[in-house]
Amino acid sequence: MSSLSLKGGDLSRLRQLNSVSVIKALRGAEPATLSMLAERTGLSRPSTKDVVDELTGLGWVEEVPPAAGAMGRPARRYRFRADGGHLVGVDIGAHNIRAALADLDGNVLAETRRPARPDAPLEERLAAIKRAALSCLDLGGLTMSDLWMVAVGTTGLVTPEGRIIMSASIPAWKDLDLAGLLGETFPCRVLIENDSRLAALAETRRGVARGARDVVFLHVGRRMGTGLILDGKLHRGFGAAAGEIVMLPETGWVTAPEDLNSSAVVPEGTPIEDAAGFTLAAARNGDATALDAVGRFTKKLAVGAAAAILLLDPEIVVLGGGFSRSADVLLPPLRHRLERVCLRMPKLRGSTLGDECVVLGAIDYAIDHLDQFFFAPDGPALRPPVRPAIVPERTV
Amino acid sequence: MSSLSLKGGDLSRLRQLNSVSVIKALRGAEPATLSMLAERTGLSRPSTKDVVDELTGLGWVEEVPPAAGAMGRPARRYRFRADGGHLVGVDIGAHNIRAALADLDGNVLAETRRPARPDAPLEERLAAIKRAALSCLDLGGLTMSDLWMVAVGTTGLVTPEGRIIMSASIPAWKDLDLAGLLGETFPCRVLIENDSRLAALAETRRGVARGARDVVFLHVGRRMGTGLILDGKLHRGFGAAAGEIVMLPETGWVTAPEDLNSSAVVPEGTPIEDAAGFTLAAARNGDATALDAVGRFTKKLAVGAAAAILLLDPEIVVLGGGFSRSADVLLPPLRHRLERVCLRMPKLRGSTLGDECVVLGAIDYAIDHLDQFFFAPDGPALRPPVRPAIVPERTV
DNA sequence: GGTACTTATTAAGGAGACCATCATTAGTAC
DNA sequence: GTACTAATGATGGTCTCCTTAATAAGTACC
Repeated sequence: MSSLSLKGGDLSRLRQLNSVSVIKALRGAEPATLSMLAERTGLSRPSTKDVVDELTGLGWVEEVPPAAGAMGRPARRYRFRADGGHLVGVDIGAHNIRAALADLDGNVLAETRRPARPDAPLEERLAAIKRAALSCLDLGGLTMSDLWMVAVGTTGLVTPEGRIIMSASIPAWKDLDLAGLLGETFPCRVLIENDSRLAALAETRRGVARGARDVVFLHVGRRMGTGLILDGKLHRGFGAAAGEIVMLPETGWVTAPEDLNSSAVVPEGTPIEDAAGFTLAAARNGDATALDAVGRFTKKLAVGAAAAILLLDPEIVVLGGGFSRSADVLLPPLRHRLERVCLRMPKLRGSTLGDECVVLGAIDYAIDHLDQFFFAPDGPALRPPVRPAIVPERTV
Repeated sequence: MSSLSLKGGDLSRLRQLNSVSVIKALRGAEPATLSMLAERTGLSRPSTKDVVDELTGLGWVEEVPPAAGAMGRPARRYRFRADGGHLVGVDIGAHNIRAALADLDGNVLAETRRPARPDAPLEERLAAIKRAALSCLDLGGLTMSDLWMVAVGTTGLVTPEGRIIMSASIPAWKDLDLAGLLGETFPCRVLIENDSRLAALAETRRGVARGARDVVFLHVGRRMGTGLILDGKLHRGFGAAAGEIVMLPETGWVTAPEDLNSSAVVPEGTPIEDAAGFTLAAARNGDATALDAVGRFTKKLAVGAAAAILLLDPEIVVLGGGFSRSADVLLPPLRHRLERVCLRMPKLRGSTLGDECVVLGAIDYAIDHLDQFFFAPDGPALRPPVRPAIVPERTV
């Protein structure tokens, strides 16, 4: 009951409720007729028409040509104007900067990826972020001023206000007001979140964990991490430090990637980013040394995973991150270990979104915030679709 | 956005919304005047009057004599009729059965406690539960038919439907439809929940963690367990198996109580239930052997606690259970260990509700369910206050 | 004891949002 | 060209809320 508003309301509140209801019935679906909307929302046809007309006037909804070939008088059809606003999701990794442009339904319109040097100075990295976003906008035929929101996923500890405390893999990320700095670059709200959490969100909204209420996302790669979705929402924790089970010495997660990166099957001189691939490939082919390395790795992985599963009893655990390209190699031994410990074994799956996970999660995160701003049923009256002003963050 | 209803509504929905708003403004507070209610709910005075009159007619609200001594015409005052319904919370432990009678605001009206034998046969235990509830009702001058709901907290794994899979400390608790069996005893809905989770709820609603959104409750006693409150709600997990970090071998929680129960300072022949008390008391006085035992115990405790804190980043961690009577002894070494591992140290407190924790949590849990039934803003129309029929559980 | 002041109550008028109903319209089927 | 189908558009009614103004019931003070 805690999140329910205490305030009552008048007729306009009811209209707002019904407007939101109509928008929800339209979003991410085929164009709908008034009869369909009336049925979905539970409103009468005349009222539905009223609401749709108002939303059309505001610019949220648009009429499309009627569908032909049916009996009776052709029904007018309406759709949500997902192209009414645009947002950019950014994944700032140590070695890559990815960005994607999306509409209000989260459809990706353009995408870019450019390499980065982990030890690049701050200015260079910030400039690269800006370039990545700009080239996305360019590909989509848009400009900065069309942007409604930018969401950034990056490694490290991020405060609720968008400050970065520190990051293990990006030296320049250290006690940094990233939201503030990017706020000078972009003429809109900038959100910062931990990348593993965003990946978890993407898998829950559009990946292998779609529809699940409680999800544990395990990031396995050159660094380890977790992201939690609890009750369908991204869980940040009181100080936005949730998911850092990697710091628990008993898991051995800090050094776990070494098991795969420096096994005997990795050829001398292999760059670190390709090392684990050799081990995993060899293990897939039955190489004993590689299988041993995989065994040691999954043993450690299982400790942290079991801690999360036993504590939270999620519906599904998703394996993501760089190593998850070899989920077929990692999942069986991991499952085997978990089954010995877990009271109730959750579903266990490899990520289906792969490298784009964080960017997609950033987009989904931004959309959640926009929805909060525009469509929260207990929020202010429904606004016309104009770029939200840069206002203090609402408590989510 | 997942829990928001898609359905729109008509005028009656608005009235329902405002009725709920008024009830929330009245509950658990001093009697209020119309002007106060109007301000709290944001409604106009005439509308507030309308709503209050309707609620009075339904029986949810009652007028009380006006307060004297103020300027101007005395205002009529109204209060929520918390005594309109009653519920019972039960704590079924291995050695004790506690029960408490409460009104709809959660005020405890009567309380009983009677010993039980851990190995008592099922029939005997069920009869003891019934007797406990009956004597509570008797003390409050009520009968079974006044009961609206019974909530039971007990050890072990409880399914969402109220089946008990198994319990380590009560042999008779094994693959048992406890909700069904008690449903034959009580003429109302019976809820079953894990006791650690209910204790966590009580601490969050009325204990040391009041108002916190994310809470980790550590049950330390002859058995170990945890209860989680996430986003203000009791977290059960997909299969209601959340909080079972005790099963993680790396924590050593299964045998941890032994450290305190069988230290050298415990006199020969001490009954097991008193053993740890000797160790803790000796440690408080500086005894080296006892301090060593406490050190070993808190080392294990810290592993599971750190796992929960690192994963969830709670606002506060509450130490409860039998051993928490000596929280002053346990907290300093626990804090010391946690500070070395945790990225952000949460508040760390001993339980303030003590032995009544589970019973109070059961009451709070029952009230949550009743609120869901009567006052959910997206639920059915506001009903008059009559004992809820026994219906299939609504998804929470 | 009477008057001024303060605060609540009650009543009346008006606006907004919903619903049900029915005549009308624009297609397809034959 | 006629029958059928299904959506549209218009009308009137009800409900809930709001604003405003007149009335009522106390306290404070002379």
